[in-house]
Amino acid sequence: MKLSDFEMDIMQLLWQEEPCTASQLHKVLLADKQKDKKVAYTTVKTIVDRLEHKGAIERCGHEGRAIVFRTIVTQDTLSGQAMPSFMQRFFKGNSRSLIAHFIKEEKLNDEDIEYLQTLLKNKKLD
Amino acid sequence: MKLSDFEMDIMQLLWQEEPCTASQLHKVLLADKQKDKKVAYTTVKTIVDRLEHKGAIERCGHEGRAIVFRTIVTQDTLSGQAMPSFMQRFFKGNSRSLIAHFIKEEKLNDEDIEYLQTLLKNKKLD
DNA sequence: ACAGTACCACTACAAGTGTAGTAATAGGAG
DNA sequence: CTCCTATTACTACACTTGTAGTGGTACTGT
Repeated sequence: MKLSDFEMDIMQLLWQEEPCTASQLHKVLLADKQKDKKVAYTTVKTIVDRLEHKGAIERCGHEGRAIVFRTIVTQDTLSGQAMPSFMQRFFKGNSRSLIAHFIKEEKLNDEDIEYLQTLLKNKKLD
Repeated sequence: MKLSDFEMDIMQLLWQEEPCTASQLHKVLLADKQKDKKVAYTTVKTIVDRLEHKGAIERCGHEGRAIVFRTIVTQDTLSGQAMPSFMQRFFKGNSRSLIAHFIKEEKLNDEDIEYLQTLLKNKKLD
């Protein structure tokens, strides 16, 4: 299943808020500062319709006249599909440089670092 | 600069093969097993044209009648731009779980692991 | 019971993308 | 010098995506 950027954003919200209606999603989107970009309700509804059509979400009830949706696919499923091609495109499948990139670029606190160090240590023992 | 999937694939090839012509890229694409998908030369040329138009690559000479291209933007630049939104979409900005995901899922040899451990250690000292 | 409103289904449309065909022609082979 | 072929520049077209308007109508408050 291939979802567009905006579709992924809506999925992201759904995973956090589900089950919920299109207008609830719309409100969350508007409330979400960080982005001044504001979209119309119908825009959100269109995306929701497309997600339903693609089989990523489904109706699971009503709330007044509004339709309540919930996700069908999991975040893991989708990221598991997206990851390999992303990797391939940006790092030629070179995991090391990908991970290195993140370690260098992303904010990590001491606890994060220790956690990751432990992971690496365990990996080495395999 | 926003590049499409296919455009990224071509960039990937260019980073490895540059400087080179459109038909060289086409040949590499065809030779590349793993994918039975085969595209016409003109398709590749179209993508190359678009990449030039977007300013991702430029002409740097001729080889007979063929135009030789080379990249302008670096892999780091592009991945640096693509990464944040990717992160956001798939890991809600949680760097730690993204890196953890890769450490767990990807193949890494001892040398890779040591390299990453060093990176983490340095990061901690900041 | 009636009016307002929130929501729905449907339609629209420009830009971007994957994919390729066509017409013209510069270079190389003989 | 002439002809063939590899390449080019340009055009095409259907599909996806972001974005939203319209017209109809099921609830809800009075």
